Amino acid sequence: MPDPLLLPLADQPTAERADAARNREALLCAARRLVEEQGVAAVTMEAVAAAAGVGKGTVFRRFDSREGLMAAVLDFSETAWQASVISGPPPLGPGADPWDRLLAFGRSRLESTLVHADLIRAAGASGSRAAGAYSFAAMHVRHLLAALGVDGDLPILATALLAPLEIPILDQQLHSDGFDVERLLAGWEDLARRITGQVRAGR
Amino acid sequence: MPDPLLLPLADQPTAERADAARNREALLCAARRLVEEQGVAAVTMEAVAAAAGVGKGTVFRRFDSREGLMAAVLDFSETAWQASVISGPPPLGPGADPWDRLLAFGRSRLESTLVHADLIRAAGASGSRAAGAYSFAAMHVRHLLAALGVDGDLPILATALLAPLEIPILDQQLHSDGFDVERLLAGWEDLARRITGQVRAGR
DNA sequence: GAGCCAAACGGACCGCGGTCCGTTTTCATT
DNA sequence: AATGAAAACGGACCGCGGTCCGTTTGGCTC
Repeated sequence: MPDPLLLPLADQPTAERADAARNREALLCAARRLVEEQGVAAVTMEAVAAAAGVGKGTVFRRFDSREGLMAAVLDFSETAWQASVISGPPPLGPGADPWDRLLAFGRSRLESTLVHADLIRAAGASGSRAAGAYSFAAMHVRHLLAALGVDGDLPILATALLAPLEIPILDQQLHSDGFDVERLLAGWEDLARRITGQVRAGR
Repeated sequence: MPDPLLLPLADQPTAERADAARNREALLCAARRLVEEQGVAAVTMEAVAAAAGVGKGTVFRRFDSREGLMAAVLDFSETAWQASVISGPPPLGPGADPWDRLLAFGRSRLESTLVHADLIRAAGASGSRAAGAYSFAAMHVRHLLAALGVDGDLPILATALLAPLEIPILDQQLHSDGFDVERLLAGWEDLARRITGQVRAGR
């Protein structure tokens, strides 16, 4: 028996072998470096493998696909953002009233999405709605809607608020329609107002 | 001079050469056949070229990319749908009151999107928001909103209604969240009601 | 009809994502 | 320390999207 004291602790079905964990770290690290030094386009599976000093097959074993790797890189930045929603300063974090938190959420999410735009695009289907990222946002919005006393199908209404903040829609509006970020934001707040039934705030 | 009588007619800057037009037709036709006989995945640029009896380069010359080709194939079906919105029978077509037309639009658009789901995915960025498809839908919704007397930033509100009907969002909701189509539809109608300020209809 | 040029053609070629399989490493057991 | 099997590794290999460039063709002019 390896370590009786650790057995009862939740180490899940099967832990990761030492070399595997080491390589995962090295790869993730190499990928992040490549992204920030040469841009997403330069992040080739072979390049990452080489930079991490492992074989190409290993990259795929660890991350399944290029999209998977990108999602993993993205997840890194995403986690920090989630933390600021959960426990950062108000109005984004807890403390402010739900309506203000909702507005702050919209603005923050829009900005964050735009900052990581090409990473999200490269992460494809795993980009937004990856288990982590999307469902966290959906849950948060659902909670805020509940706190605002909104009634209806909250998961669906949450989606209605999140959908216009997704990359494909933003790309369309910013690049084809020629709307600017300010306008999108104002539009989103109006949408939030209509969905929540919030009366137009002061002034 | 080729044909003085035709000259004044708008033949645009430069017309397409005869062989080019012939090949475009053959390619589009071959692509459509491949799609319906073997599914989108089997539609390889080389396969299409071979099926149409032309070289691979020609496919790219005509459609730029695989996504472009897919968008062209999609456009074919899409046009029929647009026609039924413009001049089909009510409530989707003209004749019904705007609110009923909006509801019919939502349902119809959702169905149509799901039917062509994998084609749309394969068409990538050109899938939905291709010049034709997306902006037509946006325009139509804008008109209906205007007819309903909705005030606000109509182009933005129209997007808010269309975004939840886009493939990435639908995929998420249907496949990850496990919502069914009925629920999505009901949710969309509720959203439309909130956005337009429509009071809950009869009964 | 002959001649000319822009446009179109075709297929060899390239790079990258993804797979496969023979070899190496880890680690629990004794 | 020795052992054995599961897991991980690595890189040759494959298929497809996309490009390039030498060749062919269409259609206008004279």
